[in-house]
Amino acid sequence: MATVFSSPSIPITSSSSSSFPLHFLPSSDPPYKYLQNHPSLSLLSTCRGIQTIKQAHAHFIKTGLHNNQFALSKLIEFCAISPFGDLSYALIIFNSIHEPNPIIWNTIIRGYSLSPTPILATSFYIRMLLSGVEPNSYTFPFLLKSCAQIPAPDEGKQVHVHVLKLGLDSDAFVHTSLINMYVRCGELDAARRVFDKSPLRDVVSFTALIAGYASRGYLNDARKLFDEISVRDVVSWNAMISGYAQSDQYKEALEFFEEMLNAKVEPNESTMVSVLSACAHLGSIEIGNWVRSWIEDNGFGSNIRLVNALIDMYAKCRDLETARTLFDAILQKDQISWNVMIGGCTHLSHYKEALALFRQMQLSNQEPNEVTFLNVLPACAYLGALDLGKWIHAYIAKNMSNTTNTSLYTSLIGMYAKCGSIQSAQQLFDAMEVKTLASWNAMISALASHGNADKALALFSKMVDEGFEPDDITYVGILSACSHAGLVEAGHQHFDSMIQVYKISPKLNHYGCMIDLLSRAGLFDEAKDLMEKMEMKPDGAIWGSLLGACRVHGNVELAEFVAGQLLELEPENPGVYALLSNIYAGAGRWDDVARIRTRLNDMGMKKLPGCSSIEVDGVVHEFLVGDKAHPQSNRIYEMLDEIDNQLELAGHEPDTSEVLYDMESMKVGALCYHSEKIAIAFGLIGTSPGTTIRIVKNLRVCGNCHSEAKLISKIFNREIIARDRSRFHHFKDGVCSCMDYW
DNA sequence: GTAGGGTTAG
Repeated sequence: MATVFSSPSIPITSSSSSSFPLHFLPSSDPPYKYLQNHPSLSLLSTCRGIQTIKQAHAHFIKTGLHNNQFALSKLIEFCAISPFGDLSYALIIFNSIHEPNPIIWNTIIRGYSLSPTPILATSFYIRMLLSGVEPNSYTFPFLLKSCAQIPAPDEGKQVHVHVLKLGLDSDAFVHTSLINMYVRCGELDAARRVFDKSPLRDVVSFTALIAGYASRGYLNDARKLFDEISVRDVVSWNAMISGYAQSDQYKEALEFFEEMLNAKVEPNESTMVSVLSACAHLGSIEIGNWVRSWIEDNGFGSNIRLVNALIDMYAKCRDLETARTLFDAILQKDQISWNVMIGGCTHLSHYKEALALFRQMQLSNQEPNEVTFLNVLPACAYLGALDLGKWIHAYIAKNMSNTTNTSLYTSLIGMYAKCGSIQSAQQLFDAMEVKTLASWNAMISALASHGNADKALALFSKMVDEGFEPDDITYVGILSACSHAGLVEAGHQHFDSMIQVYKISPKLNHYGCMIDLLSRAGLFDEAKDLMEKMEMKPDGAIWGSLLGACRVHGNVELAEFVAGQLLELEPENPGVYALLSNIYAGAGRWDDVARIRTRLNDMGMKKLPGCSSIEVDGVVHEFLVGDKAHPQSNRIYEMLDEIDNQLELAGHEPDTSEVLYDMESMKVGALCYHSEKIAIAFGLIGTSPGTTIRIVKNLRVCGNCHSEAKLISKIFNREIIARDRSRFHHFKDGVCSCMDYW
């Protein structure tokens, strides 16, 4: 890289020794003192943008102030520094000044240091040198801040040389700015050398170095320095607290906060932001509530940063209601506010609310960023909102094409896969130049859930060949791929190499996959052996998959035992009764079916109603079992009649054995349709012929709907992609991709 | 001559 500062060399003058000592000058107020209260100058502080600034500038010209450098420097200062300013306008005024004084030069550099392009501060600094203006002790803090912001260590080092040449390293402000510059450039040793070499050791320079160590995870070094300073102020404490919080040492952060209060140091806004972050991660709602009172008592109730941190804390502590109340009360919501609230909804599985908030965010003209999408994409994935997901993908491609955020692409892969578009997921994965373990994991799980076990296993080999070491998440994908495809041998093999080769101790969900695999293959004895070998107790999911396998294999005896175990864990789970009654029905044991139905009714339990959703033209439509609430309900039911006629013509005989499973449908009678069938009917009328129909269901698809969907795909010439509770089914030309093994 | 350094969530 060409050195920016190779020329010109700094003209070093020694005029200071010959200048007249200041205190011998006659003490008369300089003319600027009278200007400070000039009406044109007070007008400046009311400016709120370029329009009002131009009006103020016109006022300057009218009153003749434009010939006064002090007045112009104040105008430039406002344009360059104020959030309501306009740096390009500051430059126009600057260029109109004949010989700007050093203060004005410094102000422009400061403006650049605050701008989105701090690198331009360095070019402007060179222009300053070329004009023969000597930089002073005010120039370097601004310039070094720009180098810190970029960060630009090479430029920073050259600036350091200039500082030494001018002998300005003895200035406390320049000194601290140098430390901070090296810290931000990641050169902690250089920062330390600057610190050690100088006798200047005030609390600010100490704290700059403490913050440097703390923010980069060197808490022990930070702690040592912290113990060394005799005077610690609130910023020194804050540096330690935020350092602990950023290193995921939340307990230590809160302990430090308590120590700070004991030391009678009054916390401030920054303290509380870090403290709330620690509370959020620890779920410490009590301390969080205390901080909330502190915020309100100290008049920070409308401080956006603090309110954002509070919302995040309440959402992470699972109190979405309080979070939402605080959010709704904000008048000027910023991007982080929106992101925190959407993230909170996603985190607590309130996916519809997350998408609704995202739409509101767009309506209020707030730009989304990467974090927004990382929070919205899981909601799209869960709800099957493919159109919105595609829109986000296009937005990223158009506006964030140079992002290095691999988790954004990994999130897109997950979204496409969960919305049923496995091809798009695969394309995106193949196009990723830098892949992380997470992206491999996402793609392997995607293939697994779509039943493409061979591809998932092949991808796993490729991943290992490319030098990635699989983790426990990789193996959840691999084992579930085997389980969905019934690959018992491969499942055993991978389970063993996970433990022996990669030294990953199996977790509950790994055992879950294996037990599911074995029991669905009818190997109940092997499944039992594995359950006895486990270090932990089986959870509801494991008993549940066993019960499901009992249904497939008609194993009534085992089912009764398993259901008993499951009800001990989840006595309120009506799904257990439904599945058991289904198993009895399959075995023709109608007395037992009736007994369970009565028991269910006596207990007043209702099975979780089946619910399917389908996205048409960017809108997600939801249907419950037997739903007639949709505005187009009449047309949907006409289509359902048409479907039934066609199915009958094709010789289909409804399989009623599972109808009893659905207590809801018994009440309404024969004309009660399962939610997936209603959604398919709506898809047939709502989308143009030949379009793929994508359905998301909250429960497993029932046997009758499964065989009907196969026929519908053939009769209506539609590919139907359905995601149920555990996997994908691709219905095409009368066949399902699961090959009826699910 | 007016200005300047260290801490802040998702």
